[in-house]
Amino acid sequence: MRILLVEDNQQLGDAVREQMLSDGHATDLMLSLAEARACLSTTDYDLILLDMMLPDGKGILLLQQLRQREDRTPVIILTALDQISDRITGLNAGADDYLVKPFDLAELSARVGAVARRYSGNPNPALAVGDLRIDLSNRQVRRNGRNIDLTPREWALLEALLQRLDATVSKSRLENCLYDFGAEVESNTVEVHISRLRKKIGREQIQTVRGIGYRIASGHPA
Amino acid sequence: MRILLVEDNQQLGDAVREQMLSDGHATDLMLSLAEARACLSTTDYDLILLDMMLPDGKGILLLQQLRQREDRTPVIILTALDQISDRITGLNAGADDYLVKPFDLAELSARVGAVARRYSGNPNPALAVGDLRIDLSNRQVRRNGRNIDLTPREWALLEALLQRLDATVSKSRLENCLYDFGAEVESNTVEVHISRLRKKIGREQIQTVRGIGYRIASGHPA
DNA sequence: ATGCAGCCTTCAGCTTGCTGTCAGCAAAGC
DNA sequence: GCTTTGCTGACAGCAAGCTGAAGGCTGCAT
Repeated sequence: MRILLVEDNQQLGDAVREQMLSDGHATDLMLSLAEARACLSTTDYDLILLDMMLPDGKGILLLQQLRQREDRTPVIILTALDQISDRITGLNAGADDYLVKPFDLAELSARVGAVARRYSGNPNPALAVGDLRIDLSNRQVRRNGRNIDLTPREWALLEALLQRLDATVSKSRLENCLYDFGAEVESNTVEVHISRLRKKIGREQIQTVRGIGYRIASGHPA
Repeated sequence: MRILLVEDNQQLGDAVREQMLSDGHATDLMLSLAEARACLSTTDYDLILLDMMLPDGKGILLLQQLRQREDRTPVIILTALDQISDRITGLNAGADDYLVKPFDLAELSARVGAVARRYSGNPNPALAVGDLRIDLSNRQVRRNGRNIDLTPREWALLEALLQRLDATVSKSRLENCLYDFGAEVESNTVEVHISRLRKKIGREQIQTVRGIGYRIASGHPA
């Protein structure tokens, strides 16, 4: 699991990060909302640990922004004992759980594990390719935290390419995949759709293998 | 199979390496994380045997880094009996199996064989020649962890040479292979393409047999 | 029915990059 | 040193691929 930890108390942050690492989770520690936003714009996380009191604003702002753009990444709120209202508004804003400082690291582990389990059993495991998160069952693609809408043809193409990750898929195969049987196409429809798909998900994601077809690379093939 | 063994206990390392070699696996023994990283950046392995306690850090760091960048190379963890938590975090971090020291070499062989078998079912067996990894079905060549893109002609040449590994393939044969039937060529196209291919995959890979043709040596002569 | 919106195909012009040719240089053999 | 053979950089022609625009189709709402 990849975790984003937003906490301005360096000491606490390090301790939590340590704990998460030893639980086997890759963890990025950020000290402010601004830094956190920067991370979120380039990386997708499986879980966010969010402190409420940060130097440049309340953590809940970040949470609200996430939910507003339909990013459902699980969030666990870290809050001080005397700020009970934060907990309520936090949960209302779409947090998955909260922890009251000071908390036991073991308890944190447990909560994180619980949230992770809640989501790992979910029926839509996100496939990570390049900087894309692809939810095959829900036909959703996310990139840099942003949802991308694909048309049926675009999705069909993407699926066909993903089915044979790291392999080069020939244009004719893609064509067959777009038009089940028969239904001749005489022009460069595949190219056109590839072009549009690229525009949406990022040019680099799909490589052209000249004379053969197209390929999506996982980045680290077997 | 090519195995990376990371183990700082020289004696144990040598013993394991010996065993692996006699099982027919090319095995590189590295004594530290730093060395191991260096190897991984230049070579692709089929399996990694990773000790947990190393002079420059915990082996699990390496494992996490691998998985983080979506490298799914199978990893078997070697850990001491008293470090049970290592085993758990190791498996959580994406290890494929673990062995508790001291272990029986026969058991190691068995585990290695099991992991290898689990992965051998994959549909694209990579052919290893020199320091190249060649995926015949996907038209992919990797070297030092880097993907190399070949044009159709270059691939045709490479394929023709691989088809008769360790044998010298005549220029006229290669020519026929580039231009199926007819299609006269009057210049030194084969030489030109060989030159270009060499530039991409490494000069040493293809040997010139003056007056006859070219050859690719397997590095493991019969 | 009519209008509208979204998706798809077609086409044409443009860009990219593969490939054959050749010329000049390097290496090997004598 | 001379000849033969192979190597490689440069270049131009061309095929493959890219993409914007236009028009058609379908489904939906009015």
